[in-house]
Amino acid sequence: MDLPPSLLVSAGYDAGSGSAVLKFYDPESGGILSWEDRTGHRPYCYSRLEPADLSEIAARGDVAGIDRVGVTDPLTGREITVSRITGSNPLAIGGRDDSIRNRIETWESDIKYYEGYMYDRRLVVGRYYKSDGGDLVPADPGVPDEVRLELKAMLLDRVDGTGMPDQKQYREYISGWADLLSQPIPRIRRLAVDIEVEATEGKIPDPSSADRIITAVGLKGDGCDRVLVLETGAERGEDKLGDEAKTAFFKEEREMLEEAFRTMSEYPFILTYNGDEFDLPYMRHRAERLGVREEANPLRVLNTSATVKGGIHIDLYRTLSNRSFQIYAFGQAYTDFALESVSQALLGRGKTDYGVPLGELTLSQTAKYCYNDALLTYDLTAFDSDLLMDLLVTISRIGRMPIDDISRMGVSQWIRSLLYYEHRRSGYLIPRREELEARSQGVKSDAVIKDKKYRGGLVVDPVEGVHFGVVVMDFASLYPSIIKVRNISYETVRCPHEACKKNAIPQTNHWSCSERNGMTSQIIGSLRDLRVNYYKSLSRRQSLPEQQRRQYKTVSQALKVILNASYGVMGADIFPLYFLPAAEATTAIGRHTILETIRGCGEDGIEVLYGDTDSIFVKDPTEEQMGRLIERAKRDHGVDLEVDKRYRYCVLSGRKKNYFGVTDAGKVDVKGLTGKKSHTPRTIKDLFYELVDVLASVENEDGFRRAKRQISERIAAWAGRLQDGRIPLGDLAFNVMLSKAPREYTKTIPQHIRAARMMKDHDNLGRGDRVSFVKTLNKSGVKPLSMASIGDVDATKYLEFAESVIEQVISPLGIEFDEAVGKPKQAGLEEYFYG
DNA sequence: GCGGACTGCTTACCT
DNA sequence: ACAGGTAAGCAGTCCGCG
Repeated sequence: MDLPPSLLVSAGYDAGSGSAVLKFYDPESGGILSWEDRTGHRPYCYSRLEPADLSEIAARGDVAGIDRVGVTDPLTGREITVSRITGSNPLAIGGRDDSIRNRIETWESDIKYYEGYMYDRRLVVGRYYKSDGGDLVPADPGVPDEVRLELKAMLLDRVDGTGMPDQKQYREYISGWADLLSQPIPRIRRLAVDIEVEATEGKIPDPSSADRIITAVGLKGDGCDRVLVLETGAERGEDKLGDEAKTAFFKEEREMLEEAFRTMSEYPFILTYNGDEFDLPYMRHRAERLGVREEANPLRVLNTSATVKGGIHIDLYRTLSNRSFQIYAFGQAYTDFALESVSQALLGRGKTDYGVPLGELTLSQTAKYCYNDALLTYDLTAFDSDLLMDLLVTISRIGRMPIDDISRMGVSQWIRSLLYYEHRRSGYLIPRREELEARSQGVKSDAVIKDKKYRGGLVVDPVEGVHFGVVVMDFASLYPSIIKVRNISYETVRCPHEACKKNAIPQTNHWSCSERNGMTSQIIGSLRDLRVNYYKSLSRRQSLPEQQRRQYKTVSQALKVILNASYGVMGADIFPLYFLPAAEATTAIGRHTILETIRGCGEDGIEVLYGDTDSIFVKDPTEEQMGRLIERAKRDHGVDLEVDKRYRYCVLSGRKKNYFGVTDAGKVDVKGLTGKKSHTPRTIKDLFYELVDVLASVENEDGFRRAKRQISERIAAWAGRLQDGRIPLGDLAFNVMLSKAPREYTKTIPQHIRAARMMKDHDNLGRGDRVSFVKTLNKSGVKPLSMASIGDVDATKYLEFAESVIEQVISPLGIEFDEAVGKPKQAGLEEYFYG
């Protein structure tokens, strides 16, 4: 079979043919091409038993053979001989009660077959391959020569393998990654799908029974703007749908679905918002119910996902609920994962609102609403020049994992895949959990917080008050730097070499190896170096074409996501290579590094106002002082200390993780203050930000005098509106997220749960939903927003809450809330500036 | 029987 | 289902108080 140069995007196992199947995306045709393995590769796992002790296993019908093979045991670094048990199908290894891994002690039996297949053949998702009838051959288009040479020179110049016993090996990692991550990313053709289902009183339609009519299917794709609508009888879109999409009316629901399936089959990538749980299973089961033939139904519903035959389904709800995307790729722009919140935050627009329940929409309103949802879904992957699609491709490349798996799984799975690939490539036997546990013996737990396993970052007590000319300095990727410089990995921390015990990790009883490069250390270290020294600056280099710069920026963002997660997984017990000493060593060195840096400040006469984990806030330092500090950090700890930002002034509230600062450019950073929190009622947030804006315009100390007056006036005006009942009820609601269903709260009943339980349909509420409630004068003190009226409001409670929110910003300035609402009390500003 | 001190639960944030 | 550190509000409990 011929394969034009195509991008490897996904993989699976075909039980019919009994082989791995790869999925390639052909950028030319914009289609998916399937490629079935013909090398005869089979699933396998390892055992430490001799073949003589495996006769029972060898006799199984689903075992194809047992060989003796040599591998390296990473825990000791020694070559060992083990038995490789080859199965005739993946279920022989694992997945059934009588699978081999449930019979004897095995190694590497938790790898999905198609993953192991790709690792063994060194096939990397996101690379290009082709075939002229024979086997697959790499077909990376590569980067232009002149760019490549320039990059290489820069690379070799700026990489430093401090801490790596084997420098040459480390450099190979760097150039390997640079080559992979600089390959062009093709534009990916795709279609977003959304359905509307006839309303059911107070509950969500059930996709497994699919007993309600599908009223509309919205389709937004490259070259497709359509909405398919079922004519329900009486009315037909009397008001026109508008120009943005073509409406097609259907008399038969079944024909409408078949038309939707035809369109979906033309696209390589299908996008949905919660399509795993709702849209695709609903469509599949509804079609079955209406008698659509199996061959005409391209949808497949699996345990935890749904797919489209011959294509790849990405459920953006799952992708965007991944905390790594939420926090590191999109900077916490959204705090809950409903399509409305996410699209408001990322696109600046949301769902269509007709102000009536969905069930009361006219036909054409339903159509518009439905198309708009599909459009939002599509645009979530299109905004910022396809940022999300490109991130998915890039993270697939790094994790060596199918794009659809990347879009559904958490970082621990990504990093697991990345490390497993590396083990196979290096001939390392992947250790079992018990082996790592045995090596962790002797860990002393000195966590600060009970229920935590070990101690984390250091937070410096802030100097309360207003500070002018504050410079915030931070260490670039502190934990990944430490992992690299101190050679931190499960096989290098507490290594078996007596001589290495001299490499003690401060504040712990651990040490790290100076004989071998740690695998995690090399991977994380090289990715860190590439981000900090390479992609970050390339993305800003004006001499490169726009398209190139943009990709480098995406790569930099993807690396940030991976790097931020890399340390955390070592301390997460769901991670298969979980190793507490490595996590503990990393934070211990982090605390040591920041403490030493603060000590350096003291010796050089620099005042440190605050610091958290990897940052220090310093008071008006000279360039020379900063230079010395930076040099010292590099020399003593091998880490890069940088100037992060400069605050014209900064207000430290006296509490850790609670401050605000105004940058030289006049931008305001608010950190941790209650006024910023998502559950705070709208009206109090508005007041808070109003006051922050007043403060942001302050240029000097005299400005504070004027600001103080304005602040007092605004607080008084707000309090007046509250007392007169002129604040709309909705703006008074607290919005608190549930971490579980209301009935599951048993230890205590918090206010939001008490309110939730008053609602008729609270059974529909669950994890991730928000409860809106108002503080009221009735006995329980709360009412759900939907059941409260303006007369119920407990104004005193709101005044108290507002006071505590506002006090966090104004009290460091010497302003009192009470004073503003009418109770006079004098406080001079001077003492805060010169106190 | 009541209020203050205290602990624990819960949520939302920071790095 | 990546980590630990911190703030805040409230729920619930204990203890003292002639």
